[in-house]
Amino acid sequence: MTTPARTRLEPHDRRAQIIEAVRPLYLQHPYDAVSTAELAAAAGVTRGLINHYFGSKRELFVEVMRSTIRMPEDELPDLSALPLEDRACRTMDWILRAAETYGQAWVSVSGAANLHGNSDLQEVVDEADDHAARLTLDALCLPDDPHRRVRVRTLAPLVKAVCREWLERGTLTRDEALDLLTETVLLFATKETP
Amino acid sequence: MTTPARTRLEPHDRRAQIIEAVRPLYLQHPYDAVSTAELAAAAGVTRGLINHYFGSKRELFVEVMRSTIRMPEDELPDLSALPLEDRACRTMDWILRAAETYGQAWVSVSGAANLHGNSDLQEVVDEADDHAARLTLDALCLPDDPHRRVRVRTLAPLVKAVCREWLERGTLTRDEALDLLTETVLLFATKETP
DNA sequence: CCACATATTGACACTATGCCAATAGGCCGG
DNA sequence: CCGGCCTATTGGCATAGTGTCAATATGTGG
Repeated sequence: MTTPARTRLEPHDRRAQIIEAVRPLYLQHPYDAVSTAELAAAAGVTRGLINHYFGSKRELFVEVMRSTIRMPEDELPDLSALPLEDRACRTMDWILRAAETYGQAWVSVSGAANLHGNSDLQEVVDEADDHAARLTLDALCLPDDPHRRVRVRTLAPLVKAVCREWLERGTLTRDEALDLLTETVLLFATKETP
Repeated sequence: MTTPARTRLEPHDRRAQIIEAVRPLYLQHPYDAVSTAELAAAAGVTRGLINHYFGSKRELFVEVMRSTIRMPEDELPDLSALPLEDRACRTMDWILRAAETYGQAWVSVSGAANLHGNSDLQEVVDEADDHAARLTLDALCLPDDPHRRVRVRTLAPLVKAVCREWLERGTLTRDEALDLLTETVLLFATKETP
């Protein structure tokens, strides 16, 4: 193991290293169950440095989330040769596979649970959902005009809820989940836009 | 104004009074932006009492949420005479009206934003969503077997997302929102259950 | 090889939370 | 109507956690 002789890193590298070192902690424990002391220890630095680079513990958390809940774009198959119904089914299958194989974090993080509308996390989750909507439209080979994007974007929380019923509660089979999502995405993505 | 001569209340009444007194604070500020000192001040009691009745600040918060995000069941119209399509449309209209008129809290609170699945808030939100699903099936005059309930329950986050696009972002008109939700609830509620 | 720029540290101050023994409110029996 | 008891309520204490800042040390460039 590397002797923790304190080394000096480029700011950019240090930021990245801290984020990576801290990620597993936030994968297992909720935000306020982990202290800055533990975060710093995991990163092999001092508490002060965390505040120096991220301002506050909260901002570090948000930064970790931002890079964790982004739906990965690779392995997205080329479906351009298939009819629309099949493209929809295969696209949803792609999402479900990501959820079950990698336990993709995107499906496990819904919006922030605060009453007052504006949460720092909300905007991060929103961005991730919007990103997922772009990927979906791309896989469906449908043009991505603003109206369509909005509709598909609203499906993100539905996808997460369905995955939760399927994976965590076992109240839906994979086929049922796939079927529901396929029909819904078809409905939402093909409405004519005014 | 009532002189704050400290009065002695029945435990049950005191609990209720604190919850009511504290609610507006959590409607405007996120959880960790309000201290127990402020909570206690708003309720006209001491910090110690809050811990005495609720154990921790967090548990008080959860309790406030539980009673805040429950969809009210009154004003739910009797639709039994109408055809199913109309019942669906009217039911969704009932939800949208609740959202716009009372700014019903249910639509503004999604699941907890933690990666690790289990949040204390998650279960409260889940219960509220399940309750909303029961109300919906009731209004639709459809039997409420487990499979159907699960499917309708997954719609809760979708409803919230659509309302957010409509009310907060203005990216959907009320009619578009109503249309999307009506078609989807029909799709989800009428699938034959195996 | 030295000196400078700056990444990193360690200690300090402050806030907030939870706990517990001490206090006082108000009902009840005499 | 009064004194005593039960317990709701308080106030202070102990602790943990966060953010700030001057001081320190690293390693690079002249």
